[in-house]
Amino acid sequence: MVKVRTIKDIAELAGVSTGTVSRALAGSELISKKTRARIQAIADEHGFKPNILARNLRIQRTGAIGVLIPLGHETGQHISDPFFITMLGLLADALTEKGYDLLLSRVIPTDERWLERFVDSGRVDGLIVIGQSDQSATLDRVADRYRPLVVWGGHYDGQVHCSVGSDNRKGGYIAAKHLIDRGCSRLAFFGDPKALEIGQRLEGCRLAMAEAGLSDNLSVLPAHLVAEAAHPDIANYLNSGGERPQGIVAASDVIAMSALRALSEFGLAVPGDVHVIGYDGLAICEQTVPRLSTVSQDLTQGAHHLVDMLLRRIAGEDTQSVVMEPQLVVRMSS
Amino acid sequence: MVKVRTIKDIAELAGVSTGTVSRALAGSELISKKTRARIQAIADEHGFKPNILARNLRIQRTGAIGVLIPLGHETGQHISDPFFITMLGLLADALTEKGYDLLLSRVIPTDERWLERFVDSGRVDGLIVIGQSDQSATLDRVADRYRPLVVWGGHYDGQVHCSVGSDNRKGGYIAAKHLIDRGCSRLAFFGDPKALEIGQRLEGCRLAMAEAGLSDNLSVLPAHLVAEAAHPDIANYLNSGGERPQGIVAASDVIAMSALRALSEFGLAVPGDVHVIGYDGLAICEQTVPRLSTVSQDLTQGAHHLVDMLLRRIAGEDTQSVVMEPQLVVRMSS
DNA sequence: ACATCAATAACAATCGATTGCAATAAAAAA
DNA sequence: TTTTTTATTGCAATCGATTGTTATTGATGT
Repeated sequence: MVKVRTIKDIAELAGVSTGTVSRALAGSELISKKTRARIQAIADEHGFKPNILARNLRIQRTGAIGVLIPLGHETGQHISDPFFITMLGLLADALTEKGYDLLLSRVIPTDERWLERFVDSGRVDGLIVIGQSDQSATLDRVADRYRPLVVWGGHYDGQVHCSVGSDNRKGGYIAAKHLIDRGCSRLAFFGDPKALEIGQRLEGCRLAMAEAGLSDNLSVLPAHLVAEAAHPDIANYLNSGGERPQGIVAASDVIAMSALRALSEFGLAVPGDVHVIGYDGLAICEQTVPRLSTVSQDLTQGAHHLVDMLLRRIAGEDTQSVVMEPQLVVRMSS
Repeated sequence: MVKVRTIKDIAELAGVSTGTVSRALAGSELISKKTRARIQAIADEHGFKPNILARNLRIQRTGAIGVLIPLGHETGQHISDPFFITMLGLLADALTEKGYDLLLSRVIPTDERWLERFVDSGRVDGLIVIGQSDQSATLDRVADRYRPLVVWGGHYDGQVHCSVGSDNRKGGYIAAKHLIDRGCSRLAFFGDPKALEIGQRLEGCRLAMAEAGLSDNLSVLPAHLVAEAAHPDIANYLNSGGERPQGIVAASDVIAMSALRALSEFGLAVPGDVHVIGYDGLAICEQTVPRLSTVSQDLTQGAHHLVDMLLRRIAGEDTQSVVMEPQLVVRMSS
């Protein structure tokens, strides 16, 4: 059996022109049903796959969506962070469903033009950026001229780029309120507010504390996002001898896990001595000891929103940012 | 400023032919240093990026490596599994370093031809498959005709495909031996031996038990790989009323985490009542309470091996499978 | 001043598929 | 039977870059 690689091969076998083959395989009405069936049969028989590169060159699309993870405010942060990974998996599923490939790229914004470089490379039809990190300005600048770009993260007034995320202020508020309701009057917030989303969560906390007349009782520890790095931060904090908080609002589930461990090593019971609540609602919360309370974001829905809006932007539509409702999930740690 | 998209635009600006531009930007010696510099300057000035699609079509390469995750023996398994994610991140780094993109695809082998379909799609220059699952036969069949394919996973006699992984038998042996040394005489193995690697780990356990004259004291619970699914398996097992094991060898760190939690809920102390050891050496082991002992595989090195060997296979070289040494990491759970 | 040779750059084919337009054949209308 | 219409298919340009071959230029030698 001759190996059939191109439509030209098929054309010869069928005794027609390449154009006809192309149309036939595309199911064009211009080609008679009979010829179409015959060509299709030949293609099937030889397991023919059209060359995607050539197709894309002609069509002027790549069929791939880039997923970028900017590691701005935290260069040590690893792509293996459970949150990224969860989101990545969901995006992979959603994109595959829509017939797009997922091009993964980890980016450390060393200079101002990291996003431009990717946008202009022409390797993808659109871009999903996971997390604004501290790069909101860059995102806004690029979004101004490059349409097919959506971002997972927070939303702020005057934001140019299109984002999908949960209401971080409300989430932070809910978390703090919950701990206050549990009787905590001194809280600590673990997380670095330089990142947009985390800053917003902190604002929410502050608001809840203020409402309870406890404004002065909130301390902030700008812990690292990565578990390995967060742990010593937290251990130091506990050792520092300040007044011990009765509740800890962690900016992410991963940080909360580190806190759980540090507290355990410190001989403090959760939730007996200290209440702990995380943020994100990752699957891993179910596996901690004790099981972690958290403010949950619906990442599945978020991923679908991201993909849906990106495709609409690719199609030329305009889209508004989406802010989803965060949800309190109470488990054993609070 | 006219927008410059193609080498043709640049050619006009420089007053030369497209061929000259192409060679100049490639740094060819065929073009005089002066012209080269002039063209390069123009390209820089306009931030010109050559069209990768066209380039690849001509060069006959795609510049992308596919990473496949077959979810064979466990359809519910999610791509967000910490092990996959860790490996994925490491691969992304290693591939980026070598100038390749990473095309992610999650695959549920519904039929026999899942791998063929991807191979023949021509979207990638090579393929890395993470985990053999129960698809060794498929992998062998395809590896026979498709060279640029490497697999993370176990190695067995007569294996056709090229794999990178740790010595699972030895790893299982080490784990069981460690618990036996700790004084356990009844062990349980948590994990489904249908997956190649897990089966090998179980074999290692059996060997260690046999050497200690405890062959009859090993029970096997084919727990799910996913944490959410594994937990009820384990809880049921503990409730079943059989003789309680003194030590648990988990086939993965994730399963071990579920075990820790189930044991805690059951009121059993670790390592006081039951010793637990995991497998993989993920970062998350450090964050559990108590910190998890494990058999560690050097995933960073593994990822580099995978990429290195794949590139060599793409270049036409032949490569042998790599079996790395697993390492016992003793923490607080054993 | 003329032939020789090297250096440089232009020309044109090529990668594989898509698609507007022209051409042919068959069917319908006159 | 001749003309018009319609249904199919072929032809060739195109996407943007790469590269083997050919042509031009200038320098060198005699």
